[in-house]
Amino acid sequence: MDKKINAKLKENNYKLTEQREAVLEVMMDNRGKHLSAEEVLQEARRKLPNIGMATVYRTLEKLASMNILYKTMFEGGKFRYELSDDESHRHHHIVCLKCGKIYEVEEDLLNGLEKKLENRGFEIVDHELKFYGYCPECRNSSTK
Amino acid sequence: MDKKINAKLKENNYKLTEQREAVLEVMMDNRGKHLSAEEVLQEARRKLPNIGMATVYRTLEKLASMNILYKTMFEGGKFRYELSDDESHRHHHIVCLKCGKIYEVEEDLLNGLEKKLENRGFEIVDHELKFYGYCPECRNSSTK
DNA sequence: ATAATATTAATAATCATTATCAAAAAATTC
DNA sequence: GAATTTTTTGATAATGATTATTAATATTAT
Ligand SMILES: [Mn+2]
Ligand SMILES: [Mn+2]
Ligand SMILES: [Zn+2]
Ligand SMILES: [Zn+2]
Repeated sequence: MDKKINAKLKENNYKLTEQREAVLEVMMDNRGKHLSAEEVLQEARRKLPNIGMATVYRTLEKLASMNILYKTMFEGGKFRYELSDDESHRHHHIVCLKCGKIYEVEEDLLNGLEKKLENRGFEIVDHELKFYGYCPECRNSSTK
Repeated sequence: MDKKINAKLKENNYKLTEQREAVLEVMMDNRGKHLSAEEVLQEARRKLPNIGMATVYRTLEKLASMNILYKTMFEGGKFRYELSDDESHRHHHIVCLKCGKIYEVEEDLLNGLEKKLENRGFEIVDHELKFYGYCPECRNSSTK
């Protein structure tokens, strides 16, 4: 169990039941991947065969609200979750229009734009950016 | 009926039935707003009381695929549609976390970031950016 | 006009997510 | 530590936006 995560759980006095621990472990075992609730359920059942889907949804929701997870809507109208290692700033995504793979973009060029918006009187607390295109592998292959 | 739109419809030899015309008119009457399919249906029924919801969905989908409309997923897992006046580049949104209003951001600072990604071997064809925060009116009011 | 094609409206199906609720587990009180 | 309150869970039902199906209607080609 990661130190930071543990601290956050305590800070929100979040009781670590075996179900919640299973979900957290699944997310930690899949660092860098973007899992749907269904996928999390399947993996969690390998550790805890009787865990229910409502519990998985509840737990993911709670962990996301503590910023331990990122919750992002991708194509297909389905949320996906990932461990948020760097809590300070949300990262971005490139979605390949051919293979569907999701790549990370760590660069952040949005600070300038956020400042402009604050000059207009807004207070920006979060943002979400997605690029759509072709990944290096798919770019050259015959059929787009 | 707008000139550009008419041209696009012809170019895709899209037959303008009265249902499709009703949907288009609703979108043109609501320039600048972001309507859900349900809202479009309601407005369209004021012009054409028997239009069906499946037809509205089909028409919105078709118009979006011709880039006459933008289709964007907002909070609540619901798509919203708006007339796309400037076809060249997608604009962005600020969603107020209190009142839910959607504001437009015309600035585009993403070209630099897209170039970086192209240096990595990606081919970027689209992007989508949303900011979340508080609008000027809500920023100062008592309860956030 | 006849036949082929396209479009429509009503309705059923889908599917991710949320709500409900009674049982089980954990924490508190006495 | 037993009784009681609170929290959490799992099964299942409900929701709600979107999509698929289908038979009727309108349009176009022959
Ligand atoms: Mn990611
Ligand atoms: Mn807009
Ligand atoms: Zn790819
Ligand atoms: Zn506001």
